[in-house]
Amino acid sequence: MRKRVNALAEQLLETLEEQGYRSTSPRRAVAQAIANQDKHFTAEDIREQLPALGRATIFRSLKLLVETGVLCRVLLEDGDLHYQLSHRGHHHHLLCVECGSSQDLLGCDIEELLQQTSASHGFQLSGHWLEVYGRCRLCSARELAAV
Amino acid sequence: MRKRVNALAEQLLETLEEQGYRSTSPRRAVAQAIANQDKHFTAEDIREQLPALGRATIFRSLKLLVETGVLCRVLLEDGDLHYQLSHRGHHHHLLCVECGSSQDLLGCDIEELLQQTSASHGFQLSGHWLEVYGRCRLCSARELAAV
DNA sequence: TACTAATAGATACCTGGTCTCATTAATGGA
DNA sequence: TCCATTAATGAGACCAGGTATCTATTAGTA
Repeated sequence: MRKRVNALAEQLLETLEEQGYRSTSPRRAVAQAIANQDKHFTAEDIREQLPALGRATIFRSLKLLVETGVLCRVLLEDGDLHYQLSHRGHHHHLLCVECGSSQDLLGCDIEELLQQTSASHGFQLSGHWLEVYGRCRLCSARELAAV
Repeated sequence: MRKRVNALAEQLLETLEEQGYRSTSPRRAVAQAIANQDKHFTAEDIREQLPALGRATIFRSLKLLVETGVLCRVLLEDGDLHYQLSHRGHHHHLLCVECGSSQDLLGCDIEELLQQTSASHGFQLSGHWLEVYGRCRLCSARELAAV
């Protein structure tokens, strides 16, 4: 498991290097901390793990990782924005309102539907943002068991 | 036109009263200011129009109006949240990235599609948030004309 | 190895929003 | 119509998340 995590951190840094950014020890620390997260997180979560790092550095690193597509932002139901590892490309999230876990929503082709509906409003579609909330498999099961 | 605007403001206050909230002069002012907006707005926009009101009062009024369903929040493409008049019930927005106008997205039934896709992920759907970005009819036309 | 641009850290600042608390004002009952 | 009650206001402190600025370091290269 340890190795897996490090491999992921490694990968994040490589992406930065590919884009011409330097591999520094604060960035390595942030990459590692991100790899340790098991669900969406805030800058504060990272900061708690890395109290020695400057606050601005953490925000700068996160911003960079969002820009390079390694991280994405997820919108919680209450309007809070959190960070999360991105599996590249456009995708949506299924966010569990119970445990906070999230999975990528695959095989959902709303693009075409939106395209049609937008067009009928005289609207030229350029993008969209979709988040889906509910209960993950585990939490649904747990709820049933509790009854 | 003047009358229209006041009628709208009137309506906002009535909704508050129906829910047992008092009709106060700061609330009347906020309702009027909201009625004057022609697109989504921030608390700061309202504050500029009503410099005499306390900041907290404005935030409290907006919050109340969101809770009573008169206002809703829209998510801009960059993650900013703005306020906007809500036409009650669940709906989505078509946001023009050019002029900032927004229309309600009618006749888009993604519910069923989401339901199916979620279920196939073992996910028990409870809600979603969708914003659609693009160019409104006017801005599309303007762009064509400019070429 | 020495240079130089990129990066880091400290810290001030900004924005959007909430909390507290003393003061004021809208209601409804006598 | 006046008064008591209770909700609402305003001022200002505070908080969270994020950016800007400036000086000190450090990674990568000549």
